[in-house]
Amino acid sequence: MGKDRKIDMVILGLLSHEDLTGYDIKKQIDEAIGFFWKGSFGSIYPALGEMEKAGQIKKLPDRSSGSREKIKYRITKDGKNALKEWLKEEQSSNDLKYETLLKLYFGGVEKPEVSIHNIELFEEKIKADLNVLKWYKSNLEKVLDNNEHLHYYLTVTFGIDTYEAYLKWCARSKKLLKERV
Amino acid sequence: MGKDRKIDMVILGLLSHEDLTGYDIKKQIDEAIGFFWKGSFGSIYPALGEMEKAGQIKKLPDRSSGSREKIKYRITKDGKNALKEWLKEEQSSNDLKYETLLKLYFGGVEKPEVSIHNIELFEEKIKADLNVLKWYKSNLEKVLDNNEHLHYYLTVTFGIDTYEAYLKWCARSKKLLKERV
DNA sequence: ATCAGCATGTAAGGCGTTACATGATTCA
DNA sequence: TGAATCATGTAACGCCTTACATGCTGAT
Repeated sequence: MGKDRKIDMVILGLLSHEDLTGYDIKKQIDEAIGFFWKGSFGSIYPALGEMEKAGQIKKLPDRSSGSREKIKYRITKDGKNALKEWLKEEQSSNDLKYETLLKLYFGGVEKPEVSIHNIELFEEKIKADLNVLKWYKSNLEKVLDNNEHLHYYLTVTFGIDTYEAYLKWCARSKKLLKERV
Repeated sequence: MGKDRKIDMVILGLLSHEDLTGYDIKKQIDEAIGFFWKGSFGSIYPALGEMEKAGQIKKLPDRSSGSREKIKYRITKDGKNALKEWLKEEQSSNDLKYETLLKLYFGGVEKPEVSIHNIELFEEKIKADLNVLKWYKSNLEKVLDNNEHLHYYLTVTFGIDTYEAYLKWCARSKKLLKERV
């Protein structure tokens, strides 16, 4: 029941590293944690408003002389405490919604070619994303002495390890299905 | 925009195999596809009502002589077509929301012990679930000649392969973090 | 007798997406 | 000059979860 909104923690987490605008936050979600988390403007901007009211973040004065408004936010002490409390909560919900697996699970009602094709679509997407993750990894390896970067590195290697497991599984699954064609 | 409800496809998929009550459907979601999909009564029962109106499923007469109502549903031809159409759609959304990874990504604001503990909690859960999946796998291996069971088997091996990759990653990540303690 | 599990459903409300609305800036 | 990107925000709406309400059945 309520006030369990994870987008708040994403925002606090990103702001704990540097001051950002709503637009920046959206970009960082897509780029840095996009392979295991999503967020849209329609959830970010309202959250920023409420969190400012709650005192977890504050607006920084806009110095960009008369030009277009551009609102940078900074995390407050309250915000940092909320972030740390959340990190220490034992409960974590790890929800996957794998439509590809759903289609595979029910794929028996169609010809094996349909399932093979669905696996191939999945495989292509994973291969592309894996390349991006490997590029992130090689950049992060240069700065591993930094504690923050070590944490980024660990999430990236999680992605790489699981994606590589996916690809091996794809190859074996396609082989098994092709025997039925 | 709208009519994109995946719970409908889950229901159609399960009913394509056998007639089921809403309660049965809930159980099968939890047991058979629980590691990559979720569903609650609050989404299942309303969906059943709407899908019956739409003609994708139909109620079977309740033969249980005067006792408590128990509504079994059977998929119709329309329902089977909708299921097959969905299987052939190229677009699939594979969304993960890994709160554990989120906590790890932002874990740099706390002591490494906090991240290590979070990884250990994740690890324990995965180990328990992995045992269940292995048990499913050994059962399915006996009946792989059946086309439906092959598809179930493939999703189960997906779970096993990724969970084993998770565990390897957990071990390596804990080691790296312990060097910082 | 009592408790867990079977069984169906509704209500309130949170969360989040998509689409819309608006306009500035930058670069080719 | 036109397109892409930067930038903020609102509105409508869909989806889903949690909690509630109700009662039967079977095992201990």
